[in-house]
Amino acid sequence: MKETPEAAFVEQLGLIYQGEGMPRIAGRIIGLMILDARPYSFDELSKALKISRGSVSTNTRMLERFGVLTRVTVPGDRQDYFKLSKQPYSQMLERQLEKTRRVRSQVAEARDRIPADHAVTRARIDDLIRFYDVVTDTTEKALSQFAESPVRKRG
Amino acid sequence: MKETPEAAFVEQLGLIYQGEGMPRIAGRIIGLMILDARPYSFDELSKALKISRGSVSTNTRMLERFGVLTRVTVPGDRQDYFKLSKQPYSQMLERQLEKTRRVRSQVAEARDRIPADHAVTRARIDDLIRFYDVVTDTTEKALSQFAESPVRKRG
DNA sequence: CAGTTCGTTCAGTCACGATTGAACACTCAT
DNA sequence: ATGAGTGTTCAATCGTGACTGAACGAACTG
Repeated sequence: MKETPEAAFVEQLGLIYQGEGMPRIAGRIIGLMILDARPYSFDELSKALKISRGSVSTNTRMLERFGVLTRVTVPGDRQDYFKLSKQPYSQMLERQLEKTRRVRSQVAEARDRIPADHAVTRARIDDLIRFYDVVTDTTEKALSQFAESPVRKRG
Repeated sequence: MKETPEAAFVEQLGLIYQGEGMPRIAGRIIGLMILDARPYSFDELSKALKISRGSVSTNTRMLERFGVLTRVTVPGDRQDYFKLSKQPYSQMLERQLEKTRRVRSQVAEARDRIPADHAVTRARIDDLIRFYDVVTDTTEKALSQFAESPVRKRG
């Protein structure tokens, strides 16, 4: 696999993930699975992407925790397999949403530590909080949109 | 400035920015200006945040390019001043939106490089593209929401 | 003109997270 | 029990981007 459009797609997804502050390898795993949505064995991931088994372990586990990957096992086969979970993109949005909520509440707590007589300052922090609220709300709307049309598996 | 809730807020915004993959210093500058929305001189930023002039230069210029900061000058004063621009949060959303659009079009191009007979593969990439579309649409909606109530300056 | 005061640039350093690879523990087959 | 096959962990390395500080040029002052 070299220089094919498929390989380029995998690399691109790696870069996209990296751009989002996540490990490049995680993106490449996803890329591979988008191209061909079948279960990949632990070993196959290591070989196909030319990455160490340690990296396969850490990244699959992380993606699993994110709800993007599902670990499947096959009776009679000792290897672990991984495949994209049902709504991988929704899952990512969900994680992002959680992060935003977390940050929002941290900011809100910081706001409350500002002396109450600094009304103007507090009000300005409120603007920031309101910003997070808008982001949260619209992200939720986006999510519900996915729930309606579940990436339409069948017409 | 040490250990005050205000200082903690500034540091927190630094961490938030860092968490978004941006320089921590940029976040601290923003934090400072949210606390007190007045123009800060180049030198004042350097001293208040204990950062080198080089860092002030790079980060203010970056934030300026992002539309988050506005550089203002005062007649008779050779220093540059910086303040938050009108809709700093909208500006950030706007930049994020541009980034999403960019990524989306890259993915779309990658998709078109996949041989046309791999219909199933293409269809799966389409799901990803559709995901970006939803994110883009909802971000736009969020932005228009800000346009309606401009951080409400007056009740 | 020389001397200041600015902001920018850039080579060098530093910090941090990603990645590797070896050691490890566990399971299964014989 | 031994050995092969598995996934995890972790110390060490690597890569990247943030940050510094010195050198610089431009704009002003006298």
